[in-house]
Amino acid sequence: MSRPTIRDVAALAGVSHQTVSRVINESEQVRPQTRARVSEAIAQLSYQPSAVAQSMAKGRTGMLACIAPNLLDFTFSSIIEGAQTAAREQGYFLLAASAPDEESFHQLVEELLTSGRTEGLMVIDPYVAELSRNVPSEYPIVFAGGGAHLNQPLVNTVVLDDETAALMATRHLLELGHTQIAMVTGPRLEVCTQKRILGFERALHGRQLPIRPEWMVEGDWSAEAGYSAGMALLGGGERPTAVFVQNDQMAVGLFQAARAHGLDLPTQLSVIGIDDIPLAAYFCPPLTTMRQDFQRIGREAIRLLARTVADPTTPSEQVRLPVTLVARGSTAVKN
Amino acid sequence: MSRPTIRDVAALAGVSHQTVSRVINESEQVRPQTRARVSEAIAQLSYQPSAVAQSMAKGRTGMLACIAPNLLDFTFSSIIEGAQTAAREQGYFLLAASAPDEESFHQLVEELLTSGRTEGLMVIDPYVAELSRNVPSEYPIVFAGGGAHLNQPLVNTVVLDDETAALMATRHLLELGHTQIAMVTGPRLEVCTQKRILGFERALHGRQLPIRPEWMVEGDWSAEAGYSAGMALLGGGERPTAVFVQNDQMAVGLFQAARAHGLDLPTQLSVIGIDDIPLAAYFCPPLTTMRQDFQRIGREAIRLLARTVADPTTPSEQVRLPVTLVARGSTAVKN
DNA sequence: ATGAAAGCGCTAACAA
DNA sequence: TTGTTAGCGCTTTCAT
Repeated sequence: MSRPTIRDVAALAGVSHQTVSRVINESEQVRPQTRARVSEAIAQLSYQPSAVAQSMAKGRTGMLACIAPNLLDFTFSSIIEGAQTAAREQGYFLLAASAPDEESFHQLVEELLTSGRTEGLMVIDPYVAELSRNVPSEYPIVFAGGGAHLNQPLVNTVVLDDETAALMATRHLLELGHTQIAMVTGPRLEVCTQKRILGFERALHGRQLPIRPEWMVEGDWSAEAGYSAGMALLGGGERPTAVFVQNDQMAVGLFQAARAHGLDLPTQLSVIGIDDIPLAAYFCPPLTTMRQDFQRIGREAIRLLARTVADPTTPSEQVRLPVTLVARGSTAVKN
Repeated sequence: MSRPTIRDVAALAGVSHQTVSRVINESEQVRPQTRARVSEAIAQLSYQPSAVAQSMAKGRTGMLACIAPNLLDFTFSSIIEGAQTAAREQGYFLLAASAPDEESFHQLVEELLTSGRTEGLMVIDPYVAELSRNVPSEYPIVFAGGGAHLNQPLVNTVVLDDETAALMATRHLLELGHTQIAMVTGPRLEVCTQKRILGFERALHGRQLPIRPEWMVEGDWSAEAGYSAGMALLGGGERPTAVFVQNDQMAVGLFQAARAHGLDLPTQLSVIGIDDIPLAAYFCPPLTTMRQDFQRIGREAIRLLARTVADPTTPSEQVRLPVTLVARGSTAVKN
């Protein structure tokens, strides 16, 4: 007693299976009366076409894949959520996979694209630049988020406008009267980090302020790293009055370090982050940050991808999305 | 110049396509010498079997699906991450979909299961009890997380041991000397909430303490709801000295409310949550909570699902996972 | 150990 | 407007 096939429906409706196919595919070429009979047969048998057989015959699977280092991190999962929504709107399903290391990444790409299981691939990876080299270029692909700043205009990318984000964040501190501004960066290897450093430096240069290397501490985006950075930054001799932290998690870690040093936030130290993670408003003090629309990154990425799948000759596009300042309680006028 | 097929390989290797198939499927019945020739032809053409054609012929797609209200929420995304990892280990791909409302949920179930696109379904949904009624029971399915407490032993479920978790959390407060304990619950409709209420009540009854209805406030798991609940709870006449909040997000919201009332945490108010969200240690004070292993929920769920897919006659199983107390700074001895 | 034939469930191209 | 004929690329069954 397995599933009914198109032929069962045809037999019941007294037509050829091809007519049933036409009804399924909403072809106009079917007489309403015939269509009705077929529809009824379909309903009666609760017939549902086999997606696999359709894929086989049409040469299209209706699936896109998404690879991220993990599905856990808020930045990744929100990009994926946006992507998933957009994919469904475009009639695609999204296969989500996590590949923590380069080996599993390549294995996945092989299994997904080469096997024809999915029609396109969205890659969320901070170290994308290296990885992308090895991805067969004939496959529809889009790089999104973090490190997707490829300089080659041959691939679809969707990224944050990191440089501007950092510029704006730093300017916010400058406008509050701060001149002694430190920075906690992400891993230097990531293009995203580099762009944010650039924006920071541009902002300082705009005011003829010096860049002090000892006030640039590298982190790995984690709250723990932010804490360590804070301990290093605030423990030394001269102390900055404000810190631009390249993401919210590290900013929160830095809060902890500031408290450990008995500093009052924001009166003795202003802190600004990037991301606007969900609970940013619930830290103490509430975190001032640059809001990033992660879901939109996912949506845009799928838009580019679907377009490329539909027509592989579509020229690739590089999207850069803006951020907005969300001023909360962790930044204040320098006193 | 499209992808090579099994016949191209066969032609190049000078064998029948069937022999190639045997090599692909690692059948023992191939002479090593022949196998070598075929393997070389495969490598030479960079041949990769079509997953769709394999699915068609084998009647198996090698895909599982996962539906959650969204992919964003940390509780969901971490379950999915665990599920994805387990799925890959078992040779499956995981299709992740979000269905915010019941309509899209059913549409998804139809499109995924009935179409034969996926072999099994994992549902993460707080309102699962109602939804499950409408899911055709002949499909391999597992309910995970939040509301998956079905009383019918006919389905696979993986849930937190909510009652014990609440019992332990409340006992922690009792052991600190608190007797005036309030609770902020999740939506009453969710079984998960109900179980946690049960555990709370059992703990109080164990000490002959009364349950005070005015000290039970309902929330929707969000930080905002926790804040509102806190305002209601702490603004009135008699004030509890401790609050058991049914999840961490609401607990953090309650922190905010306590601060608004000028209460010092934890000296004037102890707060305990459930979940141990990633930044729980970075709130002020660091949040005491019951840690839940979300990824394990996902892994267990996929284990059950894969088992049922492999043999649909496998009796279903109900897994309940334990929590552990993570004592941080938000709870203290009553003074 | 290998090959030939049939068919998985559907769609596309052609014929009527 | 409908039906017939071929596949899609692979596996399974049965011969050899």
